[in-house]
Amino acid sequence: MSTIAEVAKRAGASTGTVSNVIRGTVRVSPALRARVESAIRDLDFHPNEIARSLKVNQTYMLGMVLPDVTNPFFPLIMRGAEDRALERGFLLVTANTDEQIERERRIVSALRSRRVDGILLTHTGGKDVDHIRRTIESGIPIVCLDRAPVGMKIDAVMLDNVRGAQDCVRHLIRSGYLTIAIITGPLQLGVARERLRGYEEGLREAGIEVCKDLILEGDFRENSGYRLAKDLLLQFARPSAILVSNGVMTLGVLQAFEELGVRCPEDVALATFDDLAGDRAFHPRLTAVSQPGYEIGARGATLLMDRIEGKVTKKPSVVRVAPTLIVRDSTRAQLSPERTPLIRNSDSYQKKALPSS
Amino acid sequence: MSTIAEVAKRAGASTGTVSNVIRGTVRVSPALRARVESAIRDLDFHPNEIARSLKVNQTYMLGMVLPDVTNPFFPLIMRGAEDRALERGFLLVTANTDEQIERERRIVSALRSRRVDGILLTHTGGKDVDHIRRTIESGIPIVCLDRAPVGMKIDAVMLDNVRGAQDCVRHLIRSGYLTIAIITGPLQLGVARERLRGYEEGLREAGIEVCKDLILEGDFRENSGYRLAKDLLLQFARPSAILVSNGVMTLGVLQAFEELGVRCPEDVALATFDDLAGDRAFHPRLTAVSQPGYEIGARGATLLMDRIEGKVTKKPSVVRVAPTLIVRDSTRAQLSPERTPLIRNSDSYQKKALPSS
DNA sequence: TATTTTTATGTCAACGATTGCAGAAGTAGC
DNA sequence: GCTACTTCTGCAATCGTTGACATAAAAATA
Repeated sequence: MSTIAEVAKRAGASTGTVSNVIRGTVRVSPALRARVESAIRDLDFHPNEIARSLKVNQTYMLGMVLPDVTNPFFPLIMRGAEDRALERGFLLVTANTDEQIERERRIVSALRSRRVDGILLTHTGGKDVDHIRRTIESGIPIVCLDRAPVGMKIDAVMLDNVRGAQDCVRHLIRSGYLTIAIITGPLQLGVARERLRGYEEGLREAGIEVCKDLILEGDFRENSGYRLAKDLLLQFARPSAILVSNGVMTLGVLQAFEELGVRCPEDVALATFDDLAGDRAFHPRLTAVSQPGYEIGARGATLLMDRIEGKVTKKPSVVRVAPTLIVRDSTRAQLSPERTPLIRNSDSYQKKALPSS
Repeated sequence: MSTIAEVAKRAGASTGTVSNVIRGTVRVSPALRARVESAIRDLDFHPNEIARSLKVNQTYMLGMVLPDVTNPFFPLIMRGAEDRALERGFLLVTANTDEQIERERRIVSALRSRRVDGILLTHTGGKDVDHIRRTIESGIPIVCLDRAPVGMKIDAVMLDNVRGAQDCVRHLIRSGYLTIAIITGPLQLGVARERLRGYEEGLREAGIEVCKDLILEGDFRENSGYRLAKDLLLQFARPSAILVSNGVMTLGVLQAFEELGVRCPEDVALATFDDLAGDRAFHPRLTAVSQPGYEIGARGATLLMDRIEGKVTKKPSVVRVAPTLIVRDSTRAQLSPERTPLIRNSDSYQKKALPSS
């Protein structure tokens, strides 16, 4: 691996001049510049960014900390962030936390040691945010994506979750579904609470009482969707529609539908956050609150780099991006409101009947 | 951001001793070690890996170059690689090429400048592999994943594509499907050619002639699946089964089925490489040649780090991992071999009839 | 032509860690 | 008291760049 000194020797110039040619900051005569450039090509010289980083105290690397890239929502965020980053000469160092706060802490610490210029973080819940605070204090800005730690002034780009859930509930009600259940995410997560709030407000504004038997707390993982959907569908009184708080849980819910022979939307309608499969492949096609993942990543990265470069100096703020409700077959049973089955299919089974709503 | 010198001062020790405590290479008396450790905690000191990298000429970073994380096959590879990397103290720098060789070249160059210790590369086709050769010559090992550049001695971890396609074709034939079409990937890619070869060998060993009208070259993208499936289904003579060379194209194929009202597997059976959705959600459930993405990533990373640490010094070699054929509903029409419709549904339309096979 | 101004290039001390070495200080054995 | 260890300090050199400053050469001005 050649160095600037070797290039300088071969071009008959000084190291300073070579540096000037590379950086393009100081003008160099065309003749010398040409000699230097050809020496660079001949030697296949790649300037050592490590040395440069040490000197100028900037690495042009961004940390990207996600729960799990295997969840199809996150690759979108990654791409959005990466595209913006590459445009501005930054590279992404990525790592997955698997929703474990301890792993998150270790990763953030490793990124600090590597002196990344900033971190895009999808925080794993919990009130343990000391590592975040300290990282920011140490001079490494953090922008949270999709989720933000509660009770902390920090930059974040998030979905307008309340609105997403509320829009969806409105749509369900307008379509004649009045007994609507929700499978939430883990309620220590802000996102999960916001979606629940949107659901509640959607019901309230229609004058429907919120019934806590219809609120089931999941953990955003497939298995909890499966389990809770089974619980729900085996109840004496089935809801007429279910809103699921993320796409991965919905996969579990569909599995439960299948196993119990529940038809969707004829028996129970289904709406979900996240538009995993888009317009295809799922059967039935799912009504979804679509999150603009790419945009979240892109805006987060832009904000972060603007902070790094001092282009943004205002106080931390939360940017909300708008969800899109995509109505598809899973909420399109041909029901007139009158026929809406409040209590249908009294299959025997556990649990008490619902209070009429 | 504090330095080793500040820690030393606060602990009443020398910088060398602090370094020894951090590295753990030289023994330090318990009392001093404790003082140093508490100084580190007090100052929230994170040793500057950049400076260390410069000195020891190793960064503990691995480049991970993929076509597109948004294709659900790649996150699995990423996770496999990352899990192994983190265990051994390496971090991943990831970037997407979007299948553009120029972008791949720029990214590899940026990674070289950053002095990553090695690169995991899913190469975008084309014979332009000079950047790869030169990077390896410069001392940065590369392990190719899933695809390898043709005609080059290089480490690679890949699926046994021939076998995957062949197994699948065998299964189709045994199930009574004798007119089998294939939608291939771009044939300048080795993977695509291998899958095609497996298909051909599967037919040949059953004594079925390979018919080139049944071989359609796609580009591994959704749209080409859609387009080619439409072509195929509008032919005078439909095949009884289609083998699709990757999962993303299959999404397009399903779309085409839907639009044309073609039932699967009753009208045409479908088998695909990649098991995107697993056992759920798709309708019908798809017979798939499943690639162990996680394992490919994990083994690639292990091999790469072994090279970096000099634990492996043998000549470059290609590791083949075994595919798994998962048989599901999309190839389970209740056909007896006799009834197998070779030419069915003579819908008028373009193209000439197939030679009987 | 002499002098000033402008421009192009060379020189060298940092950046923060590692590593090796010379030597100081303390402990232990004889 | 002498020798042999052990543990630590202090110092210097090093990794490859950068960028302020010095200097030389060229151009402009008097």
